[in-house]
Amino acid sequence: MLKLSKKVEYGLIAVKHIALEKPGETLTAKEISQKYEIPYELLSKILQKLAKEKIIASYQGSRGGYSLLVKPNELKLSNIIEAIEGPQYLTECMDNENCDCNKTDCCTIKNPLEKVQSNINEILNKLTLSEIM
Amino acid sequence: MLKLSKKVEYGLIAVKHIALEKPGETLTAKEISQKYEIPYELLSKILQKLAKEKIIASYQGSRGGYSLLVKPNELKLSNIIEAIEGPQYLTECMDNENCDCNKTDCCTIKNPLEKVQSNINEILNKLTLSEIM
DNA sequence: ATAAAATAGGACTAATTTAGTCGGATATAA
DNA sequence: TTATATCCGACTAAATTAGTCCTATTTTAT
Repeated sequence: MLKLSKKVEYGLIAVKHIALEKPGETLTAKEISQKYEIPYELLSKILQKLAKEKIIASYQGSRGGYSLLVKPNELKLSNIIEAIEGPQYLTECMDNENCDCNKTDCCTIKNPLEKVQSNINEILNKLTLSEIM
Repeated sequence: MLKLSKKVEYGLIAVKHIALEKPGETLTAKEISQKYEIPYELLSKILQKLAKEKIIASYQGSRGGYSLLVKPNELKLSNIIEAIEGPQYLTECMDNENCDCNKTDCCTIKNPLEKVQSNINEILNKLTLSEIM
């Protein structure tokens, strides 16, 4: 329920690993997947998503790979999570424009839960990659 | 991923509703399930769990039902969540004594994530039922 | 040129978790 | 003794998450 997905776990491990590399060096999905025993195809897709969001740089072709694009102390946990899993909401309705929770009296908790939501967001926006290294 | 389960949503709605009742009065699972269109059997089990953890009082038999046992400003969100879903951990390993993440170098993120974990715990321990009413 | 090694990405399957249902036991008030 | 509750285990269905397969494209080195 309040658990990170494997994808996010793998993504964090990978980003952390990439961040420890010398500047200018790249790492391949294969290398990382072998070192941490992460399924190669799965890790590949995660890295592709991180690349799409410009968190890491990707270099195609032979001798290609990935390197970090954002400074560890500027890379928020929320950026990584959102790149991999999209925006996160505590309830369905918070993610849904045509939610009628507020019109009807069926859902009395949506609005109050926004407090919890914003607290969690704050944590994930405040903590950076530096803090988990 | 970081979403509340339906059970917890239903539980929060129900506890909030029960809390609004006059002291001494009880509400039945049936009444609550009808008002909020929550599946009756599902809600029943949720209320049973809350009763087991002494969050609400249960009265069996005809004219039975439930009433609140803990004052709203003393009832933490974490209590409700834990009663319904058990203890929550951001990763598998945090819930697991014989996790070897720390012995091997396979999981480099478990320890750092404890920070995130304790921040989330803090929120859920701090917020009470009063805050969502 | 061509082969090798890498990323890119869609479609699919398997596994796990979450949501919901069913059936029966027990308790209590009228 | 009947009606109306809670209690609770076992089961099924639905949804989400995890993992796999296959093919295309890009780039470097020979």
